Amino acid sequence: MLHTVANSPTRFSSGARVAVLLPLPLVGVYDYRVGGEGAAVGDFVAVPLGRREMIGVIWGGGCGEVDERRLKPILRRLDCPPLPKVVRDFVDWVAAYTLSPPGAVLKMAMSVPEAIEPARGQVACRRVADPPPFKATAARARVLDAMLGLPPLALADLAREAGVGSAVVRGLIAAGVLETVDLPAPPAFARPDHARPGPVLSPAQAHAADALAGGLEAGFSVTVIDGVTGSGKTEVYFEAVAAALAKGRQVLVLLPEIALSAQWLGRFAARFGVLPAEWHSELSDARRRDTWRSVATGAARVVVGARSALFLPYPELGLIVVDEEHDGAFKQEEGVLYHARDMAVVRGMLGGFPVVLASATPSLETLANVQAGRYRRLHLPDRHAGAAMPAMVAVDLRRDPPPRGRWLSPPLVRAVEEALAAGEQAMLFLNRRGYAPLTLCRGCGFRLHCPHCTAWLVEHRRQGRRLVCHHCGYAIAQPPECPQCGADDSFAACGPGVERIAEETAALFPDARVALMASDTVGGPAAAAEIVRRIEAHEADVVVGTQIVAKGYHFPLMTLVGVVDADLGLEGGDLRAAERTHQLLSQVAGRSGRAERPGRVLLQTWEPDHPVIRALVAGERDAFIASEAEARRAAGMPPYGRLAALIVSGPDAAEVEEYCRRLARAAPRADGLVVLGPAPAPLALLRGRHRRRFLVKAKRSIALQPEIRAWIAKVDGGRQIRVKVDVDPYTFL
DNA sequence: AGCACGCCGACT
DNA sequence: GTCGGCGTGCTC
Repeated sequence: MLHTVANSPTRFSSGARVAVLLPLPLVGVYDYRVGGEGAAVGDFVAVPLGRREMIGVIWGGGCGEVDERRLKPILRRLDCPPLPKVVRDFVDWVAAYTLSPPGAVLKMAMSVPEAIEPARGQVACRRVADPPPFKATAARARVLDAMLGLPPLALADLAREAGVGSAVVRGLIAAGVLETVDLPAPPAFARPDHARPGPVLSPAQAHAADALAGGLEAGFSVTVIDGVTGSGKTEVYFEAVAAALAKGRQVLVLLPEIALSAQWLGRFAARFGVLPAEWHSELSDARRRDTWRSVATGAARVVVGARSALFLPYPELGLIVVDEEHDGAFKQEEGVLYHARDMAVVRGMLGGFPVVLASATPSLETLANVQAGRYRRLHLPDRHAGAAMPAMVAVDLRRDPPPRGRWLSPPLVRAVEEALAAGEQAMLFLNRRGYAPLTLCRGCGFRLHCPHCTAWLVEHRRQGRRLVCHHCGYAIAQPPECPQCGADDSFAACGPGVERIAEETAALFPDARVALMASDTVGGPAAAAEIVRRIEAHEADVVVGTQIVAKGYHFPLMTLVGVVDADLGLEGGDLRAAERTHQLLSQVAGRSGRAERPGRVLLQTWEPDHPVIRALVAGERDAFIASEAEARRAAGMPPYGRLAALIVSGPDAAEVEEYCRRLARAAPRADGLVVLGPAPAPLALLRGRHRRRFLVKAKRSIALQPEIRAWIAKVDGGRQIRVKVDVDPYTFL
């Protein structure tokens, strides 16, 4: 259990007993003995754990539960700024809220353990100008070849680059062919210049920016910038960023998909003169290490990042902006299950500073908080530079169906033709990766499914025909014959994915240049930036993409958006299906017609009378939100009630079921709290584990965590059984 | 999370 | 006879 260490001292002298939190999913803190030079709360220390050494953080005084004789000494204090108190409080808060071990949360705050070790002088290898004679082996030649045209590399990097063992490089150094030089320290993060003049703001923007900057003086607050796509939200919150920087505070901007933020970075650089520090999963280890340390020392003033950037050890954080606040990508669905937008608000509360949430389609949660008076709302009504919102039209597929085996209806094809004829661009949106979502045998109806998950295999054709499970990554080549009836070459691809739409588009418009954009076809951030650049430069005429294209780009010539399947995502009985579809399609629509050219959006649908489609076509966002909110309130669902999911999983289905029966018998019985389940989880088999799910629904006045904690503690499962708690679940998979 | 210990199949 | 598979359990 986590030991709260209220009123314990913050400095400890030699011999004292202290609690150290380790970045492991252990239940709580471990006690150690302080060594020679003393230690303080928050210090990063190396400690022995079993027979290995680990880095942890001093969390407070020791608790005395463990026998004195078993105590091990702290090995050394690391040369690194201590973890600030507010960050430690944040770790504890998130752990308690998400019912995760504090060590698992600390791990997110520590990133890579090497980052905490003091900077070891980086040494690089360079050729000696006039080398002595030496034995030229094949491996040595590879090393020398690899060095051509590259800057001096560290020994290990050079060996990897050349595809040889590090011994070869060491041999070359010993032979006097290579020498080592000290690498210059990595470039410090340049300080953004908040005093630089920004762009001229529209009156509405200027008004919002003033209101925002005013609120920054007053400690913790949450402000929602609610403005349609193209209304200039970014420029407004940049003024808040400038104000926080002027006060000497660090700033964090969270984006849902940092890999796709090239345009955002350009705007930041235009406003502040330098690039911010970036934080996302694609950083190299060296870059990750430099960034972590620069945040910890305060050298990095602005960080833009994905949700994990929230856990960096900022000593002087004074503003968090969550852009595209409604985006589902902020919910972490693995490991510690948290929602970065909600935890950003908590971080602001603990740090006593303002938080800004920006979106063209704010989440129901956020709007409910506005209505309850907890959040302030700034509305930006107009599209910048007078561009009109696009006209949305439903294409009734019952009346205008596409030809057999095709997915683009005649009205949509005509609209694309018109756009192309006018020298403009079109986008076709389908939120489904791959070529076809289902492959079945024409002979016997056999469907190819994943052996580890309850899911069909999705056909991908870009690199040969492969069948891929989108849940676990399982992939096979398409088998030549049906595994069930043995028929030869009998498989039929059913339904469209973006790859198939791209194929259809290329066939319909042979002269058009078609670009495909999906998370698996776009490589890293650099490749994504290149695709965006090509679209901006009008090197593509039709863009076919998944939701990755919905996220905040400016394509001035994009005057047509075709939504291939507007109904997708409306089924499934998911709590937020309607809301998410409304948000996604509104965002996609926002891609259209941003400059002087008016845009239009065609929604292909089989249900033009569905409330979501009707609300979109009528442009009645507020009415849609109100009816959606009323439905949630009536059902006691979030944001008007609390929800948590328990996912029980194990390799043996019967064992999982038995454990769930015992769990069900021990379910908490409290007024205003309902336990539903166990039901098979929507993906009843995932990565070889059988899964069942409980839902706990409670009134807002009930604290769910203590109830659930006590409940799970009552029922002992086998070693194989895992119980995961998802507080505020988003997807129900 | 690692890293041990421990108890059953294919190798020198 | 050992090497090695990963099930189970512990780390202050």
